[in-house]
Amino acid sequence: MRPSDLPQVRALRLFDSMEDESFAALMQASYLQTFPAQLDLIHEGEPADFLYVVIEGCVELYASSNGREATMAMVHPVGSFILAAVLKDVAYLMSARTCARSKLLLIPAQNVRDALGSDDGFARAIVQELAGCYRGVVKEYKSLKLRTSVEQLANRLLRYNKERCDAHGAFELPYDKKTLASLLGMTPENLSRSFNTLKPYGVEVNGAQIKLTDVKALEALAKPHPLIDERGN
Amino acid sequence: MRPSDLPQVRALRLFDSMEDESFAALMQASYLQTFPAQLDLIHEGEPADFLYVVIEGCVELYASSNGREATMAMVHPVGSFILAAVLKDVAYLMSARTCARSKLLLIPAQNVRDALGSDDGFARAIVQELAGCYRGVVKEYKSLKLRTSVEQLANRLLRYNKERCDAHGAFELPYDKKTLASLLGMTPENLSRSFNTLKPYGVEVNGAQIKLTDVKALEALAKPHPLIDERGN
DNA sequence: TGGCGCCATTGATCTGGGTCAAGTGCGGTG
DNA sequence: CACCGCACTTGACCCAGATCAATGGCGCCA
Repeated sequence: MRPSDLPQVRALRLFDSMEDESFAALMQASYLQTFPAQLDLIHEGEPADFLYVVIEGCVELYASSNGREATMAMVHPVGSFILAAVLKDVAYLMSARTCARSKLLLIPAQNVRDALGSDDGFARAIVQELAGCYRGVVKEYKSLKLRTSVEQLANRLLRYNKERCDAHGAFELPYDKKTLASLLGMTPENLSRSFNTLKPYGVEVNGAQIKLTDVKALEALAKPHPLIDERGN
Repeated sequence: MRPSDLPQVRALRLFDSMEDESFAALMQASYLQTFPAQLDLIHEGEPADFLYVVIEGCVELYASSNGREATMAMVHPVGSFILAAVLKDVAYLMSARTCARSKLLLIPAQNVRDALGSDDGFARAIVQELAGCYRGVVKEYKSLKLRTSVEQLANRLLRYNKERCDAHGAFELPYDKKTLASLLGMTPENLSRSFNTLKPYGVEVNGAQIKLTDVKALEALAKPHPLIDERGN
């Protein structure tokens, strides 16, 4: 574990109120590994051996059933994934693969559970993290149930615009369109069409580069709502 | 609070490892209320003032956006709802209404948070409960993303059959078909049609009474999978 | 008992999105 | 540079499910 990565991990809400000794012990037991792109890290149904933290790169969580596959979430630095399975010591519900060359911290599940039992600050942070994860997936579930594909895309673009807009008023899509389509629960063909549908609402597309030239019109179509679109609470 | 309801509540995994004094204090601060059917208990967006426990009856959690509404979950005795919002002291993401005359225990949110901070057994139980809630909604999200409406209904019927099958090999739907349709993310018309689609697979429908006469054939269509269909872990 | 409201079913029609296929562009490799 | 593979776009066609409308059944109420 490179010492320069430690502050980044320590600053995660999950770990920031942990006792120094607990945190040091947990990091001592952990592994920092670099993985190439398109590598399967875990498979749904397997027992949860590690809690994963993305230090660099990007990880796709996906699910498969009956010959079908869907992207469930994307994890960026310095996010963690698969916490619930680790805490309950049960099987993963989703598989994970890197979508770029990635550096990941692997924390043995048993050590996480031990620390939960011995460090109150950690336990409280875990409660807040789990509650946040729960609310995050409820929001995604709401979006899928209550919105059309075009509406979902419009809201996603508004969020990216808010988070990533550069000096030219444009932003770059955080991952390829095929993955974005799967994340939104549609086919790549339909994503392409949805972008075209949004053209009259000021959405200019140049590959992965997007520029929103009429945010007001797009918002009128998208109808963003904090109870679905806000992240982090 | 009627003393006869206490053991039921105490036996909930959320409370069963709580210190006696903590539990008594929490119950002392709580209210037991009876509500008629079709009564709105909370509205999404409101601050979380209480943790709710269903003692008798049934509660529907639903979400609204942009003129659309969808059932998100149904809560039976002795289940709780809205735990994450209580713990994070943030707004509810879903509204709730009774779908039958219901007796509910209302536990003030601040008291729950206080108990979380002072009772380790409770904190640990909350972690397990939240992790379970998270995994439950991930499974619902997976089902919606990966299955057709007919497949969802087939799996739902198989689950009810397993849970509720009586001596005649039949079971009663746990709520009206309109609600079931909304829970499965379809219209009542389409639910009706889906039942007809399942007829050749041995699904006999008489109002709310259902009989599965060829479970094997239905399973071949439904393709149940524990990572989506199992509840409780 | 009659009237009303609501749920559920059924039919006709529509539509958002999927499937299939072909074409284009781009990056990587030898 | 040529070739290949893959992502993405576009068009044609299909279809699962929604919408709209009508009907029947049931429970409730005066």
